Amino acid sequence: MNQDSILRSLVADNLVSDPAGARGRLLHEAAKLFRDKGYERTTVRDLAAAVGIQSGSLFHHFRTKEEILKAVMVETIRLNTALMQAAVDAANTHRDKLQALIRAELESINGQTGEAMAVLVFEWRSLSEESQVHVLELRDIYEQLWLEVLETLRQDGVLAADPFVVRRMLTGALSWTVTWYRPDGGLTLDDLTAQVVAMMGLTSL
Amino acid sequence: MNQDSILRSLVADNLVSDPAGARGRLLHEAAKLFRDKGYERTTVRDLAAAVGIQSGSLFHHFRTKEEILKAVMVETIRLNTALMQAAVDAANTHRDKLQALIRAELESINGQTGEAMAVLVFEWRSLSEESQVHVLELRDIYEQLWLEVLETLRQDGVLAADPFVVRRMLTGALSWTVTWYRPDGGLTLDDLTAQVVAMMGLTSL
DNA sequence: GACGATACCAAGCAAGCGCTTGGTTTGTAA
DNA sequence: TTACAAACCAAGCGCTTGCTTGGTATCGTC
Repeated sequence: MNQDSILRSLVADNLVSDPAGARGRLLHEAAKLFRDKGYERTTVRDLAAAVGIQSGSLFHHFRTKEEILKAVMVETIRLNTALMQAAVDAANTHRDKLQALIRAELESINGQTGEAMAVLVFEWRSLSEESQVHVLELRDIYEQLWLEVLETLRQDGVLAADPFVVRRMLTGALSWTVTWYRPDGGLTLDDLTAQVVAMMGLTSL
Repeated sequence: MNQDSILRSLVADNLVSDPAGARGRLLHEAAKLFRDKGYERTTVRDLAAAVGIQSGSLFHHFRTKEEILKAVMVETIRLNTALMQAAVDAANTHRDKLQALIRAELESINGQTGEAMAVLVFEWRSLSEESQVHVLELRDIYEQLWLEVLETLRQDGVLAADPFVVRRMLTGALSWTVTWYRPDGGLTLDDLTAQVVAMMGLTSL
């Protein structure tokens, strides 16, 4: 399963909007605007203009502005959970599984879904509490993937720290790359992955 | 120099507002509101109500709402730079200096200045570009402290990764603790510091 | 080629926003 | 006591916001 086929399968199951369709294009533009200007500073007029319609027409597709934010987050988590799962399955050793997870998360943050991932991190508070609960349930599945791999490394005696703490630290560290990492800066995502592994003292395994 | 005397010295030099004064109290309440609701969702009426005055009276102390956000950020950086400097100076070995920095940053994020630090991380985009430039200059001083210590560890052969990358990863990891760490959760800041050091494979030194 | 759903437009409403204004109270010092 | 500035209030202006409304294209289907 490569990335494209994973995406197509999710689209087929109606779990993620077709990026080529009207809804998918809007969500993509919304993610960009939300990341660049923030959710609150982005007006429905901005969103409408980005896809070339009138602001009122947005409400034919979404009932509220917040529903757009939620859709961006939900679809992003669904896609990335599937990508992570595939990355873990494809790796063999425990250490390689962790490296695959790190690499996959760096890619989701700094690649195609980067805008949406940034929104997930920085616009969290703009979601209503009810929506937060719903999105959190999805995120738990995602987190479980990480914890299982980290736990095995802990049992192998390779990881000295608590898996829960490590996962949260890695969440922060990897998310934060969105604020400084630029692919054209002479550092590839593979380099970056290697740096993280090195930082954790796992290079010589 | 303990924390209190550092604060007092900055207040005396007019670099930080007296927390007991009108301006200092407003900035503290503003930081809380900005963290809890976000800058955009916080109205000048909210800010005024938090200190018990009318919304229009705010503009006797600050020319614009953004000036309040900037003041929160500037004063927080000034205070924390001084605290970090003191923490580094007080430690002896290179490894202890790093541990002192980690501990100090965790404290600034999860202690007294926590609200303001969260604002610095999550409300950055709400600052005008001109203000961002000004605040960035202050932050560079702060960052230099870290880089010097990390560089020494690198030269000692203790740190395998690039100091610049490590600092940025640590920025993210430590900042992110504000979203999940709770002092009453059975994990002290000392524990947390130890976990970070362990995660970096620096325990046995 | 009539029909119904889907997608959209043009216009604007009600509410909330940052900020201004003109005037009053409070604190300080001669 | 007087004088003056700093601190604050009460009211509201002008603008932007999310969203609604009533109507018009567009398109697949029988």
